[in-house]
Amino acid sequence: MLELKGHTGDDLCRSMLERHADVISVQKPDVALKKLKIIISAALKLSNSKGFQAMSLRDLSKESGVSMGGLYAYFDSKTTLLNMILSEVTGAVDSVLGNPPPEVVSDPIEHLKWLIEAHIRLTEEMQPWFSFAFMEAKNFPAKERGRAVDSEALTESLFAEVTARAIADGRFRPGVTPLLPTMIKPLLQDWYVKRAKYRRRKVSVDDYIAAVQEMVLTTCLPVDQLSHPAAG
Amino acid sequence: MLELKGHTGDDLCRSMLERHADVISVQKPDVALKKLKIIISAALKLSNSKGFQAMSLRDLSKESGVSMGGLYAYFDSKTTLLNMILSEVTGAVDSVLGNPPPEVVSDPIEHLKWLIEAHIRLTEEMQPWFSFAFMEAKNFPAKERGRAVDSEALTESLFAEVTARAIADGRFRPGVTPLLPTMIKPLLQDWYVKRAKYRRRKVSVDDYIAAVQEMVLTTCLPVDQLSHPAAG
DNA sequence: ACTTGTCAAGCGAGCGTTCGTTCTATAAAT
DNA sequence: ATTTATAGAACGAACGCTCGCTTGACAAGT
Repeated sequence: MLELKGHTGDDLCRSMLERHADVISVQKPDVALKKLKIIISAALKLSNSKGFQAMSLRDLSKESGVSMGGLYAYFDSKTTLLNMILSEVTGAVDSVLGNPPPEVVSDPIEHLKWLIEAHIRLTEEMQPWFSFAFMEAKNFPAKERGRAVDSEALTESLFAEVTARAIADGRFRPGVTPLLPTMIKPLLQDWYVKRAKYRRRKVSVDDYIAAVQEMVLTTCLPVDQLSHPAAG
Repeated sequence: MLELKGHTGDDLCRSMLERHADVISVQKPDVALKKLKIIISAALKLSNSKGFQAMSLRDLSKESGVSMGGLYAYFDSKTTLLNMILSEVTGAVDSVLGNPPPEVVSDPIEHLKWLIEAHIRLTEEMQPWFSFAFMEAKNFPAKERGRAVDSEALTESLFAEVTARAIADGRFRPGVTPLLPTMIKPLLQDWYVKRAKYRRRKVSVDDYIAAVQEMVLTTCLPVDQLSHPAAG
Protein backbone atom coordinates (compact mmCIF):
# COMPACT_ATOMS: atom_id res chain seq x y z
CA MET A 1 0.00 0.00 0.00
CA LEU A 2 1.18 3.47 -0.90
CA GLU A 3 2.82 5.36 1.95
CA LEU A 4 3.12 9.13 2.05
CA LYS A 5 5.62 10.66 4.42
CA GLY A 6 6.05 14.06 5.93
CA HIS A 7 2.56 15.46 6.04
CA THR A 8 1.57 15.25 9.69
CA GLY A 9 0.52 18.41 11.49
CA ASP A 10 3.95 18.45 13.10
CA ASP A 11 5.82 18.27 9.79
CA LEU A 12 3.65 20.92 8.22
CA CYS A 13 4.04 23.39 11.07
CA ARG A 14 7.79 22.85 11.08
CA SER A 15 7.84 23.68 7.39
CA MET A 16 5.73 26.77 8.05
CA LEU A 17 8.25 28.00 10.60
CA GLU A 18 11.07 27.82 8.06
CA ARG A 19 9.07 29.26 5.20
CA HIS A 20 7.83 32.25 7.21
CA ALA A 21 10.73 32.85 9.59
CA ASP A 22 10.68 36.50 8.52
CA VAL A 23 7.23 37.23 9.93
CA ILE A 24 7.34 34.90 12.95
CA SER A 25 8.96 36.81 15.78
CA VAL A 26 9.21 33.95 18.27
CA GLN A 27 12.83 32.83 18.35
CA LYS A 28 12.97 29.59 20.30
CA PRO A 29 12.13 26.85 17.80
CA ASP A 30 10.59 24.42 20.27
CA VAL A 31 8.37 27.07 21.84
CA ALA A 32 7.40 28.35 18.41
CA LEU A 33 6.58 24.92 17.03
CA LYS A 34 4.48 23.94 20.01
CA LYS A 35 2.40 27.11 19.90
CA LEU A 36 2.16 27.23 16.15
CA LYS A 37 0.66 23.76 16.12
CA ILE A 38 -1.95 24.87 18.64
CA ILE A 39 -2.75 28.02 16.69
CA ILE A 40 -2.96 26.31 13.30
CA SER A 41 -5.10 23.46 14.52
CA ALA A 42 -7.46 25.94 16.17
CA ALA A 43 -7.53 28.02 12.99
CA LEU A 44 -8.35 24.98 10.84
CA LYS A 45 -11.04 23.87 13.27
CA LEU A 46 -12.74 27.25 13.37
CA SER A 47 -12.37 27.97 9.64
CA ASN A 48 -13.72 24.62 8.63
CA SER A 49 -16.73 24.99 10.87
CA LYS A 50 -17.70 28.60 10.22
CA GLY A 51 -15.49 29.82 7.36
CA PHE A 52 -12.16 31.58 7.43
CA GLN A 53 -13.52 35.03 6.94
CA ALA A 54 -16.20 34.50 9.59
CA MET A 55 -13.58 33.33 12.07
CA SER A 56 -12.52 36.39 14.02
CA LEU A 57 -9.10 36.63 15.61
CA ARG A 58 -10.86 36.88 18.94
CA ASP A 59 -12.45 33.48 18.24
CA LEU A 60 -9.01 32.16 17.36
CA SER A 61 -7.51 33.66 20.49
CA LYS A 62 -10.13 32.04 22.69
CA GLU A 63 -9.97 28.64 20.96
CA SER A 64 -6.16 28.48 21.01
CA GLY A 65 -5.69 30.08 24.41
CA VAL A 66 -3.25 32.59 22.90
CA SER A 67 -3.90 36.29 23.40
CA MET A 68 -4.50 38.74 20.57
CA GLY A 69 -1.01 40.11 20.88
CA GLY A 70 0.43 36.61 21.10
CA LEU A 71 -1.14 35.62 17.80
CA TYR A 72 0.61 38.48 16.07
CA ALA A 73 3.96 36.96 16.99
CA TYR A 74 3.14 34.22 14.47
CA PHE A 75 1.73 36.24 11.61
CA ASP A 76 1.52 39.91 10.72
CA SER A 77 -2.01 39.85 9.30
CA LYS A 78 -4.95 37.52 8.98
CA THR A 79 -4.21 37.16 5.27
CA THR A 80 -0.66 36.04 6.08
CA LEU A 81 -2.10 33.30 8.26
CA LEU A 82 -4.20 32.25 5.28
CA ASN A 83 -1.14 32.21 3.03
CA MET A 84 0.90 30.20 5.50
CA ILE A 85 -1.65 27.41 5.49
CA LEU A 86 -2.25 27.65 1.76
CA SER A 87 1.46 27.30 1.01
CA GLU A 88 1.68 24.03 2.88
CA VAL A 89 -1.25 22.59 0.96
CA THR A 90 -0.08 23.58 -2.51
CA GLY A 91 3.45 22.55 -1.59
CA ALA A 92 2.26 19.09 -0.55
CA VAL A 93 0.26 18.69 -3.78
CA ASP A 94 3.24 19.67 -5.90
CA SER A 95 5.73 17.44 -4.11
CA VAL A 96 3.52 14.36 -3.86
CA LEU A 97 1.54 14.27 -7.12
CA GLY A 98 4.42 15.71 -9.11
CA ASN A 99 6.77 12.89 -8.07
CA PRO A 100 5.28 9.55 -9.01
CA PRO A 101 7.43 6.48 -8.25
CA PRO A 102 9.49 5.42 -11.29
CA GLU A 103 7.74 2.08 -11.60
CA VAL A 104 4.38 3.62 -12.49
CA VAL A 105 5.32 6.37 -14.94
CA SER A 106 6.02 4.02 -17.82
CA ASP A 107 2.45 2.67 -17.82
CA PRO A 108 -0.26 5.34 -18.12
CA ILE A 109 -2.92 3.07 -16.63
CA GLU A 110 -0.77 2.37 -13.58
CA HIS A 111 0.14 6.03 -13.41
CA LEU A 112 -3.54 6.98 -13.48
CA LYS A 113 -4.36 4.51 -10.71
CA TRP A 114 -1.45 5.83 -8.67
CA LEU A 115 -2.57 9.45 -9.11
CA ILE A 116 -6.03 8.57 -7.82
CA GLU A 117 -4.65 6.71 -4.82
CA ALA A 118 -2.01 9.30 -3.98
CA HIS A 119 -4.49 12.14 -4.18
CA ILE A 120 -6.99 10.48 -1.90
CA ARG A 121 -4.36 9.39 0.61
CA LEU A 122 -2.80 12.84 0.70
CA THR A 123 -6.12 14.55 1.23
CA GLU A 124 -6.97 11.98 3.90
CA GLU A 125 -3.82 12.79 5.82
CA MET A 126 -4.27 16.53 5.41
CA GLN A 127 -8.07 16.67 5.40
CA PRO A 128 -8.64 19.89 7.36
CA TRP A 129 -5.91 21.60 5.35
CA PHE A 130 -7.52 20.69 2.03
CA SER A 131 -10.98 21.68 3.19
CA PHE A 132 -9.52 24.98 4.20
CA ALA A 133 -7.58 25.59 0.99
CA PHE A 134 -10.23 24.66 -1.52
CA MET A 135 -13.62 24.99 0.11
CA GLU A 136 -12.80 28.37 1.52
CA ALA A 137 -10.93 29.51 -1.58
CA LYS A 138 -13.92 31.33 -3.00
CA ASN A 139 -13.90 33.75 -0.09
CA PHE A 140 -10.19 34.46 -0.21
CA PRO A 141 -8.74 37.77 -1.37
CA ALA A 142 -8.09 37.78 -5.13
CA LYS A 143 -4.39 36.87 -5.01
CA GLU A 144 -4.82 33.99 -2.61
CA ARG A 145 -7.83 32.71 -4.51
CA GLY A 146 -5.65 32.67 -7.62
CA ARG A 147 -3.09 30.47 -5.87
CA ALA A 148 -5.76 27.95 -4.89
CA VAL A 149 -7.18 27.93 -8.42
CA ASP A 150 -3.70 27.40 -9.92
CA SER A 151 -3.10 24.47 -7.61
CA GLU A 152 -6.35 22.89 -8.70
CA ALA A 153 -5.50 23.47 -12.35
CA LEU A 154 -2.13 21.80 -11.88
CA THR A 155 -3.76 18.71 -10.42
CA GLU A 156 -6.19 18.50 -13.29
CA SER A 157 -3.38 18.91 -15.81
CA LEU A 158 -1.65 15.87 -14.34
CA PHE A 159 -4.77 13.82 -15.02
CA ALA A 160 -5.08 15.33 -18.49
CA GLU A 161 -1.49 14.39 -19.34
CA VAL A 162 -1.72 10.81 -18.23
CA THR A 163 -5.06 10.41 -19.98
CA ALA A 164 -3.67 11.83 -23.21
CA ARG A 165 -0.77 9.42 -22.96
CA ALA A 166 -3.07 6.46 -22.45
CA ILE A 167 -5.10 7.45 -25.49
CA ALA A 168 -1.97 7.98 -27.60
CA ASP A 169 -0.81 4.50 -26.59
CA GLY A 170 -4.15 3.02 -27.58
CA ARG A 171 -4.86 1.84 -24.04
CA PHE A 172 -8.29 3.43 -23.76
CA ARG A 173 -11.51 2.50 -25.44
CA PRO A 174 -12.05 4.56 -28.60
CA GLY A 175 -14.58 7.33 -28.18
CA VAL A 176 -14.21 7.67 -24.40
CA THR A 177 -15.45 11.10 -23.33
CA PRO A 178 -12.84 13.86 -23.54
CA LEU A 179 -14.32 15.15 -20.27
CA LEU A 180 -12.88 12.21 -18.35
CA PRO A 181 -9.85 13.97 -16.79
CA THR A 182 -12.08 16.85 -15.78
CA MET A 183 -14.61 14.57 -14.12
CA ILE A 184 -12.07 12.74 -12.01
CA LYS A 185 -11.37 15.84 -9.92
CA PRO A 186 -14.81 16.20 -8.28
CA LEU A 187 -14.73 12.51 -7.37
CA LEU A 188 -11.41 13.00 -5.61
CA GLN A 189 -12.48 16.20 -3.92
CA ASP A 190 -15.59 14.62 -2.47
CA TRP A 191 -13.36 12.59 -0.18
CA TYR A 192 -12.27 15.61 1.82
CA VAL A 193 -15.25 17.86 1.17
CA LYS A 194 -17.70 15.30 2.53
CA ARG A 195 -15.30 13.50 4.84
CA ALA A 196 -17.80 13.42 7.71
CA LYS A 197 -20.41 11.69 5.59
CA TYR A 198 -18.05 8.88 4.58
CA ARG A 199 -16.93 8.46 8.16
CA ARG A 200 -20.52 8.17 9.30
CA ARG A 201 -21.17 5.48 6.69
CA LYS A 202 -17.99 3.65 7.64
CA VAL A 203 -16.45 3.97 4.19
CA SER A 204 -12.69 3.45 4.53
CA VAL A 205 -10.00 5.21 2.49
CA ASP A 206 -9.29 1.94 0.72
CA ASP A 207 -12.97 1.46 -0.12
CA TYR A 208 -13.10 4.91 -1.61
CA ILE A 209 -9.88 4.58 -3.60
CA ALA A 210 -11.12 1.29 -5.03
CA ALA A 211 -14.50 2.78 -5.93
CA VAL A 212 -13.00 5.75 -7.78
CA GLN A 213 -10.46 3.60 -9.58
CA GLU A 214 -13.21 1.19 -10.59
CA MET A 215 -15.47 3.95 -11.86
CA VAL A 216 -12.72 5.68 -13.83
CA LEU A 217 -11.18 2.55 -15.32
CA THR A 218 -14.54 1.04 -16.19
CA THR A 219 -15.31 4.22 -18.10
CA CYS A 220 -12.12 4.33 -20.12
CA LEU A 221 -10.74 0.81 -20.54
CA PRO A 222 -11.80 -1.31 -23.51
CA VAL A 223 -14.75 -3.54 -22.67
CA ASP A 224 -12.75 -6.76 -23.03
CA GLN A 225 -10.36 -5.67 -20.28
CA LEU A 226 -12.99 -5.13 -17.64
CA SER A 227 -12.97 -7.49 -14.70
CA HIS A 228 -16.21 -7.33 -12.81
CA PRO A 229 -15.30 -7.31 -9.15
CA ALA A 230 -12.93 -4.47 -8.35
CA ALA A 231 -9.79 -5.03 -10.40
CA GLY A 232 -6.70 -6.05 -8.42
CA MET B 1 -35.12 17.18 -24.95
CA LEU B 2 -36.24 17.68 -21.38
CA GLU B 3 -37.81 21.05 -20.70
CA LEU B 4 -38.04 22.60 -17.25
CA LYS B 5 -40.48 25.43 -16.74
CA GLY B 6 -40.82 28.15 -14.18
CA HIS B 7 -37.31 28.71 -12.97
CA THR B 8 -36.26 31.96 -14.58
CA GLY B 9 -35.13 34.82 -12.37
CA ASP B 10 -38.52 36.38 -12.94
CA ASP B 11 -40.45 33.29 -11.82
CA LEU B 12 -38.30 32.83 -8.77
CA CYS B 13 -38.61 36.41 -7.59
CA ARG B 14 -42.37 36.29 -8.10
CA SER B 15 -42.46 33.21 -5.90
CA MET B 16 -40.33 34.97 -3.30
CA LEU B 17 -42.79 37.84 -3.16
CA GLU B 18 -45.65 35.49 -2.35
CA ARG B 19 -43.70 33.38 0.09
CA HIS B 20 -42.42 36.36 2.06
CA ALA B 21 -45.27 38.83 1.69
CA ASP B 22 -45.21 39.29 5.48
CA VAL B 23 -41.74 40.80 5.60
CA ILE B 24 -41.79 42.67 2.27
CA SER B 25 -43.33 46.05 2.95
CA VAL B 26 -43.57 47.24 -0.66
CA GLN B 27 -47.20 46.93 -1.74
CA LYS B 28 -47.36 47.53 -5.48
CA PRO B 29 -46.59 44.12 -7.03
CA ASP B 30 -45.00 45.40 -10.24
CA VAL B 31 -42.75 47.83 -8.39
CA ALA B 32 -41.81 45.18 -5.86
CA LEU B 33 -41.05 42.55 -8.51
CA LYS B 34 -38.88 44.87 -10.55
CA LYS B 35 -36.80 45.94 -7.57
CA LEU B 36 -36.61 42.53 -6.02
CA LYS B 37 -35.14 41.16 -9.22
CA ILE B 38 -32.48 43.85 -9.15
CA ILE B 39 -31.69 43.24 -5.49
CA ILE B 40 -31.54 39.47 -5.77
CA SER B 41 -29.41 39.46 -8.87
CA ALA B 42 -27.01 41.89 -7.22
CA ALA B 43 -26.96 39.74 -4.08
CA LEU B 44 -26.21 36.58 -6.05
CA LYS B 45 -23.49 38.34 -8.01
CA LEU B 46 -21.76 39.69 -4.93
CA SER B 47 -22.19 36.54 -2.83
CA ASN B 48 -20.88 34.30 -5.55
CA SER B 49 -17.82 36.44 -6.06
CA LYS B 50 -16.85 37.22 -2.49
CA GLY B 51 -19.09 35.10 -0.28
CA PHE B 52 -22.42 35.90 1.35
CA GLN B 53 -21.02 36.73 4.72
CA ALA B 54 -18.31 38.93 3.20
CA MET B 55 -20.92 40.83 1.20
CA SER B 56 -21.93 43.83 3.28
CA LEU B 57 -25.32 45.43 2.89
CA ARG B 58 -23.48 48.57 1.83
CA ASP B 59 -21.94 46.58 -1.02
CA LEU B 60 -25.39 45.32 -1.93
CA SER B 61 -26.82 48.82 -1.73
CA LYS B 62 -24.15 50.17 -4.05
CA GLU B 63 -24.37 47.28 -6.53
CA SER B 64 -28.18 47.32 -6.71
CA GLY B 65 -28.58 51.10 -6.59
CA VAL B 66 -31.07 50.70 -3.70
CA SER B 67 -30.36 52.55 -0.47
CA MET B 68 -29.77 50.85 2.85
CA GLY B 69 -33.25 51.73 4.00
CA GLY B 70 -34.70 50.66 0.69
CA LEU B 71 -33.19 47.19 1.05
CA TYR B 72 -34.95 46.72 4.37
CA ALA B 73 -38.29 47.06 2.62
CA TYR B 74 -37.56 43.64 1.09
CA PHE B 75 -36.14 41.78 4.07
CA ASP B 76 -35.93 42.38 7.80
CA SER B 77 -32.42 40.97 8.31
CA LYS B 78 -29.50 39.75 6.28
CA THR B 79 -30.32 36.20 7.35
CA THR B 80 -33.86 36.59 6.03
CA LEU B 81 -32.42 37.52 2.66
CA LEU B 82 -30.38 34.33 2.82
CA ASN B 83 -33.46 32.30 3.65
CA MET B 84 -35.49 33.85 0.87
CA ILE B 85 -32.98 32.71 -1.72
CA LEU B 86 -32.43 29.34 -0.07
CA SER B 87 -36.16 28.59 -0.09
CA GLU B 88 -36.37 29.06 -3.83
CA VAL B 89 -33.50 26.68 -4.44
CA THR B 90 -34.69 23.89 -2.19
CA GLY B 91 -38.23 24.41 -3.48
CA ALA B 92 -37.06 24.00 -7.07
CA VAL B 93 -35.14 20.83 -6.23
CA ASP B 94 -38.14 19.31 -4.48
CA SER B 95 -40.62 20.16 -7.21
CA VAL B 96 -38.44 19.14 -10.16
CA LEU B 97 -36.52 16.06 -9.00
CA GLY B 98 -39.42 14.84 -6.88
CA ASN B 99 -41.78 14.77 -9.85
CA PRO B 100 -40.38 12.57 -12.60
CA PRO B 101 -42.57 12.13 -15.70
CA PRO B 102 -44.69 8.96 -15.48
CA GLU B 103 -43.00 7.37 -18.48
CA VAL B 104 -39.64 7.06 -16.74
CA VAL B 105 -40.58 5.85 -13.27
CA SER B 106 -41.32 2.31 -14.34
CA ASP B 107 -37.78 1.75 -15.63
CA PRO B 108 -35.03 2.45 -13.06
CA ILE B 109 -32.39 2.92 -15.77
CA GLU B 110 -34.51 5.51 -17.54
CA HIS B 111 -35.35 7.09 -14.20
CA LEU B 112 -31.66 7.31 -13.36
CA LYS B 113 -30.84 8.93 -16.70
CA TRP B 114 -33.71 11.33 -16.22
CA LEU B 115 -32.53 12.31 -12.73
CA ILE B 116 -29.08 13.10 -14.08
CA GLU B 117 -30.44 15.18 -16.93
CA ALA B 118 -33.03 16.99 -14.84
CA HIS B 119 -30.48 17.85 -12.14
CA ILE B 120 -27.97 19.27 -14.60
CA ARG B 121 -30.59 21.22 -16.54
CA LEU B 122 -32.10 22.67 -13.37
CA THR B 123 -28.73 23.75 -12.02
CA GLU B 124 -27.88 25.19 -15.43
CA GLU B 125 -30.99 27.35 -15.40
CA MET B 126 -30.47 28.39 -11.77
CA GLN B 127 -26.70 28.34 -11.68
CA PRO B 128 -26.03 31.38 -9.46
CA TRP B 129 -28.78 30.25 -7.09
CA PHE B 130 -27.24 26.80 -6.65
CA SER B 131 -23.75 28.19 -6.21
CA PHE B 132 -25.15 30.42 -3.54
CA ALA B 133 -27.11 27.74 -1.72
CA PHE B 134 -24.53 24.99 -1.65
CA MET B 135 -21.10 26.53 -2.00
CA GLU B 136 -21.86 29.17 0.59
CA ALA B 137 -23.74 26.79 2.86
CA LYS B 138 -20.74 26.12 5.06
CA ASN B 139 -20.69 29.73 6.15
CA PHE B 140 -24.41 29.97 6.87
CA PRO B 141 -25.84 30.21 10.38
CA ALA B 142 -26.52 26.76 11.86
CA LYS B 143 -30.23 26.60 11.02
CA GLU B 144 -29.81 27.69 7.43
CA ARG B 145 -26.85 25.39 6.94
CA GLY B 146 -29.07 22.54 8.09
CA ARG B 147 -31.64 23.36 5.43
CA ALA B 148 -29.00 23.24 2.70
CA VAL B 149 -27.62 19.95 4.02
CA ASP B 150 -31.11 18.44 4.14
CA SER B 151 -31.74 19.44 0.56
CA GLU B 152 -28.51 17.76 -0.52
CA ALA B 153 -29.40 14.63 1.43
CA LEU B 154 -32.79 14.48 -0.26
CA THR B 155 -31.19 14.61 -3.69
CA GLU B 156 -28.81 11.83 -2.81
CA SER B 157 -31.63 9.71 -1.44
CA LEU B 158 -33.40 9.94 -4.79
CA PHE B 159 -30.33 8.48 -6.46
CA ALA B 160 -30.03 5.84 -3.75
CA GLU B 161 -33.64 4.76 -4.24
CA VAL B 162 -33.47 4.41 -7.98
CA THR B 163 -30.16 2.58 -7.72
CA ALA B 164 -31.56 0.16 -5.17
CA ARG B 165 -34.51 -0.47 -7.44
CA ALA B 166 -32.26 -1.18 -10.41
CA ILE B 167 -30.25 -3.67 -8.36
CA ALA B 168 -33.38 -5.36 -7.04
CA ASP B 169 -34.60 -5.70 -10.61
CA GLY B 170 -31.29 -7.25 -11.65
CA ARG B 171 -30.58 -4.46 -14.10
CA PHE B 172 -27.09 -3.67 -12.79
CA ARG B 173 -23.91 -5.64 -13.04
CA PRO B 174 -23.37 -7.77 -9.92
CA GLY B 175 -20.78 -6.37 -7.56
CA VAL B 176 -21.11 -2.77 -8.68
CA THR B 177 -19.80 -0.48 -5.93
CA PRO B 178 -22.36 0.45 -3.27
CA LEU B 179 -20.82 3.93 -3.36
CA LEU B 180 -22.29 4.61 -6.79
CA PRO B 181 -25.26 6.78 -5.71
CA THR B 182 -22.97 8.78 -3.46
CA MET B 183 -20.46 9.39 -6.24
CA ILE B 184 -23.01 10.71 -8.70
CA LYS B 185 -23.63 13.82 -6.62
CA PRO B 186 -20.15 15.39 -6.97
CA LEU B 187 -20.29 14.84 -10.72
CA LEU B 188 -23.58 16.71 -10.90
CA GLN B 189 -22.43 19.47 -8.60
CA ASP B 190 -19.33 20.16 -10.65
CA TRP B 191 -21.56 21.55 -13.38
CA TYR B 192 -22.58 24.57 -11.33
CA VAL B 193 -19.56 24.77 -9.05
CA LYS B 194 -17.13 24.99 -11.96
CA ARG B 195 -19.53 26.47 -14.48
CA ALA B 196 -16.99 29.06 -15.66
CA LYS B 197 -14.45 26.38 -16.51
CA TYR B 198 -16.88 24.44 -18.68
CA ARG B 199 -17.94 27.62 -20.42
CA ARG B 200 -14.34 28.49 -21.16
CA ARG B 201 -13.80 25.05 -22.67
CA LYS B 202 -16.99 25.29 -24.69
CA VAL B 203 -18.57 22.24 -23.05
CA SER B 204 -22.33 22.42 -23.60
CA VAL B 205 -25.00 21.25 -21.17
CA ASP B 206 -25.81 18.39 -23.51
CA ASP B 207 -22.16 17.35 -23.69
CA TYR B 208 -21.97 17.28 -19.93
CA ILE B 209 -25.23 15.39 -19.44
CA ALA B 210 -24.08 12.79 -21.95
CA ALA B 211 -20.69 12.45 -20.27
CA VAL B 212 -22.15 11.91 -16.79
CA GLN B 213 -24.77 9.48 -18.05
CA GLU B 214 -22.08 7.56 -19.92
CA MET B 215 -19.77 7.39 -16.92
CA VAL B 216 -22.52 6.30 -14.54
CA LEU B 217 -24.13 3.75 -16.84
CA THR B 218 -20.80 2.30 -17.94
CA THR B 219 -20.00 1.73 -14.31
CA CYS B 220 -23.21 -0.01 -13.39
CA LEU B 221 -24.65 -1.71 -16.46
CA PRO B 222 -23.70 -5.31 -17.28
CA VAL B 223 -20.76 -5.46 -19.70
CA ASP B 224 -22.81 -6.96 -22.51
CA GLN B 225 -25.16 -3.98 -22.52
CA LEU B 226 -22.48 -1.36 -23.06
CA SER B 227 -22.55 0.48 -26.36
CA HIS B 228 -19.25 2.21 -26.93
CA PRO B 229 -20.13 5.63 -28.27
CA ALA B 230 -22.46 7.47 -25.91
CA ALA B 231 -25.61 5.40 -25.62
CA GLY B 232 -28.69 6.89 -27.31
C1' DA C 1 -57.53 73.63 -14.02
C1' DC C 2 -55.34 74.09 -9.94
C1' DT C 3 -54.34 73.47 -5.18
C1' DT C 4 -53.98 70.62 -1.36
C1' DG C 5 -53.76 66.29 1.47
C1' DT C 6 -52.21 61.69 1.87
C1' DC C 7 -49.29 57.95 2.08
C1' DA C 8 -46.40 54.33 -0.02
C1' DA C 9 -41.63 54.37 -1.21
C1' DG C 10 -36.99 55.68 -0.78
C1' DC C 11 -33.01 57.76 1.31
C1' DG C 12 -28.63 58.02 4.05
C1' DA C 13 -26.62 59.72 8.44
C1' DG C 14 -26.06 57.62 12.65
C1' DC C 15 -26.66 53.89 16.36
C1' DG C 16 -24.18 50.30 19.05
C1' DT C 17 -21.18 46.58 18.13
C1' DT C 18 -17.33 44.00 16.50
C1' DC C 19 -13.68 43.73 13.37
C1' DG C 20 -8.27 43.53 12.37
C1' DT C 21 -4.51 45.58 14.20
C1' DT C 22 -1.28 48.10 17.38
C1' DC C 23 0.79 49.27 21.65
C1' DT C 24 2.39 49.35 26.21
C1' DA C 25 3.11 47.12 30.48
C1' DT C 26 4.45 42.98 32.58
C1' DA C 27 6.22 38.21 33.20
C1' DA C 28 9.56 34.70 32.12
C1' DA C 29 13.83 33.04 30.62
C1' DT C 30 18.76 33.42 29.97
C1' DA D 1 20.58 42.87 33.10
C1' DT D 2 18.88 42.01 28.92
C1' DT D 3 16.32 39.70 25.71
C1' DT D 4 12.07 37.20 24.55
C1' DA D 5 7.28 36.23 25.06
C1' DT D 6 2.60 37.41 26.56
C1' DA D 7 -1.48 39.66 27.87
C1' DG D 8 -5.19 42.65 27.11
C1' DA D 9 -6.63 47.55 26.68
C1' DA D 10 -7.17 50.80 23.03
C1' DC D 11 -7.97 52.49 18.11
C1' DG D 12 -10.07 53.51 13.78
C1' DA D 13 -12.76 51.34 10.31
C1' DA D 14 -16.59 48.82 8.95
C1' DC D 15 -20.41 46.05 10.20
C1' DG D 16 -25.90 45.14 10.46
C1' DC D 17 -29.60 47.72 11.31
C1' DT D 18 -32.83 51.89 12.50
C1' DC D 19 -35.24 56.00 11.97
C1' DG D 20 -36.67 60.62 10.85
C1' DC D 21 -36.98 63.02 6.71
C1' DT D 22 -37.84 63.73 1.62
C1' DT D 23 -40.00 62.52 -2.59
C1' DG D 24 -43.57 61.74 -5.94
C1' DA D 25 -47.98 59.98 -7.59
C1' DC D 26 -52.71 60.44 -7.16
C1' DA D 27 -57.34 61.72 -5.48
C1' DA D 28 -60.36 65.22 -3.15
C1' DG D 29 -61.82 69.71 -2.75
C1' DT D 30 -62.44 74.19 -4.85
